[in-house]
Amino acid sequence: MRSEYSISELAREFGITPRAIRFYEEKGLLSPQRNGSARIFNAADRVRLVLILRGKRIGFSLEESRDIIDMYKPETANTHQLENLLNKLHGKRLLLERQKKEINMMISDLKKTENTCRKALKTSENK
Amino acid sequence: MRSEYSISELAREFGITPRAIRFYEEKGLLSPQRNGSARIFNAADRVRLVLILRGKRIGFSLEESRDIIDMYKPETANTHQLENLLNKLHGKRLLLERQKKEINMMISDLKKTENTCRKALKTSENK
DNA sequence: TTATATATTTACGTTAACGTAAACGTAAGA
DNA sequence: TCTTACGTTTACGTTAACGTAAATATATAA
Repeated sequence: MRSEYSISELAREFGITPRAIRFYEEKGLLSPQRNGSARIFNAADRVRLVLILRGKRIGFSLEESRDIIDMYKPETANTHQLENLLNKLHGKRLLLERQKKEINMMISDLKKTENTCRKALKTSENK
Repeated sequence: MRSEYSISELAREFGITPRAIRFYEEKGLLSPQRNGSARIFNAADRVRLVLILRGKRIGFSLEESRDIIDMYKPETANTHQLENLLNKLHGKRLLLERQKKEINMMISDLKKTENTCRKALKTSENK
């Protein structure tokens, strides 16, 4: 595992296009270093990209993903900022837990329908 | 609980606009009866709307939600169609379970950051 | 030296999921 | 009878998240 990547290396690894990565940078979700004009991504950039794509898969907008990603840098925050951050983190977590419940509901719905389906198959076999 | 609703009643109940509901119908996710030109939604329509909105909250497109909703009507399917449906149901469920794992990862990430945050708060209090 | 692969910026195009507005019909209450 | 509330259709506008294409630079292998 190296710690530096070109744009097309990352694109290949994650099955996206360089255009998409540039777009994420344009929106302020990434800010890789440069070698001349060429972008150089490090391990931290890669992690941010993972978080972006994970966010996408669970229905987050880029804005929301940026909010979350930005929370990961505790930085040099004062007490007030830390409390603020803590509240935001907690809020996002509650949101995710609600989302998880909805997914559980859909899963159990699907299971039910699967069973109905299996029963219908059995009766049609005995025909 | 009644079993018939006007478009604005449903819109109010779910915090969306009548326009959105008409849009879902336009895309074939709903097909309410009519009283003249006015739409009348029944209990089944309402359930479909719940599924649409639930789908949205977990990041499904309307297309995907329609796929899922359409699975709920076992209809008068033959054996082959039932097997096909069963596969689709199973596929969607696997997808949802993967999605659930991603959410769990994000939740645990958020918890970690929350803890880091709390520790930083404690040390800044002892200062 | 030429072709191939990679990178850049700029800019216009596209799709989904509605928002917004216009123009209209209908039914009920003051 | 007039206004208020609700419904309709038609149609253009908008935002997010890229796709696509053009024009250009750079390095490397044949």
